[in-house]
Amino acid sequence: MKQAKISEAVVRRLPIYLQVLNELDVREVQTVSSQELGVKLDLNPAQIRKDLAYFGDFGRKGVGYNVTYLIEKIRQILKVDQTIKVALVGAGNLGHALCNYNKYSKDNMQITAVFDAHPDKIGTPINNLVVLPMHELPRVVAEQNIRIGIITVPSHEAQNVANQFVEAGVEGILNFAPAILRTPDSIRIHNADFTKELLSLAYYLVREREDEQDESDLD
Amino acid sequence: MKQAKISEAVVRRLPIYLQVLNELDVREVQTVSSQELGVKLDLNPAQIRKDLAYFGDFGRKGVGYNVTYLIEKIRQILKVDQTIKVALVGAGNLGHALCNYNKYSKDNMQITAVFDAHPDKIGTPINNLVVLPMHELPRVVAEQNIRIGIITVPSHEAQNVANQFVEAGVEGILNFAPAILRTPDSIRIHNADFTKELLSLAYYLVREREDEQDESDLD
DNA sequence: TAGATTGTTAATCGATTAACAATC
DNA sequence: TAGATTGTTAATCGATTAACAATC
Repeated sequence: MKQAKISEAVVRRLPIYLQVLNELDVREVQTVSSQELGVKLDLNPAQIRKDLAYFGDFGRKGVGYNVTYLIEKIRQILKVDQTIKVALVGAGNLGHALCNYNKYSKDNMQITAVFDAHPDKIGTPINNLVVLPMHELPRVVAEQNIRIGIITVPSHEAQNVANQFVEAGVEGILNFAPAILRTPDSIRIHNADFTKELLSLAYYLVREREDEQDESDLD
Repeated sequence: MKQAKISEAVVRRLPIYLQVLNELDVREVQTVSSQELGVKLDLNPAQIRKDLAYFGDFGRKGVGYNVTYLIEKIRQILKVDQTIKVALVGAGNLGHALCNYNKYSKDNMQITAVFDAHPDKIGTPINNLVVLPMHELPRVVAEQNIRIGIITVPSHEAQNVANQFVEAGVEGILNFAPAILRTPDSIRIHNADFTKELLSLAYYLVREREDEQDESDLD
């Protein structure tokens, strides 16, 4: 085990490893090699070994990795061996979708509070929660020890919500709004803006389309 | 303009540039420098200039970039200067959320058909669309010239839906299910799995937690 | 003109991959 | 033992950043 600084690329692969390992675990596979993982994930086996080796010696030479052990270790690394509480602001369709997703997830991340600014939303039920007004946010975050905030409000409200999350003391924010949030450096922000995902996907479209009229870029 | 191969990292930044440029455009800003964009996006100005230069000479030395012109150019690069039609499978909460989002978007990407496998969903309205049965998918994709498929079904159904999209002739898939999809290399897949986003976010949580049982209030 | 800023080449930095000794 | 596979170092590859001539 060494404690070099871990690059973001490495961290982003850990959940993918976890996903495949969980699938193997369901199928009661005991052991897996970096070779096999590489095939499944379309990654270089050396990269997988190196990624894991940043955090410890999890494998056995000549054998491979014990599936349940590696799951346990990666969960520890990602801190999801403990329960991590999450608050969500924005009780629209997307907010509902995430709460539902959460209900079925076996990860130890739980949305334990939902907020909305609009009076007609407040008090309505989402699963076993009730939508709370924004002014309750600081108290609930503190009392419940909530560490992550999810933003599912329209983009013009996103910065305001982010400010309130920061003020309330969350450590990380998952932002679904297509807005660039300004927060202190100590706050980790991950953007999950599907419109950007869709735009970059469009770049890779290849089939010729016949609805291009003007092809006049001569040089 | 050169035609080197463009790395994925570059393509992923283009939608971010577009977003900031759109904001500037709304505020009727005429011109912007790579320096200014860099500050807004927390990116190195040289990187921004280099990214844009892959596609053409869009700027003016000593002046900067014309905002509306650059928007136009990036939209061309991303192919969203034309309308790109999208089909969605999975009329749950998430599917609804995406359709709504779409309604307000000013990008030329339109969800023009929604499908679901479950009889009780079929025929229900989403905005100005009606949920169609899966067996209509090949016909509708062909007739409407649909190029992108969005998957918002539970993960155990995701591969099956992906197969049907591929069969129907879409060129790209945006997958929201936490599943690893196998498709021909010619099909571009982007994953928008927020559970992975949340897990990698958890890695960066830093504040010490006291949820080890016996933590008497020392110091 | 003087100041500003691009486009691009060269330098640096970091991430991926290959190779292999260690060892199960 | 022989075969397999890890953990890790060294080699390669690619992406980011610095620097600067061109020029508005």
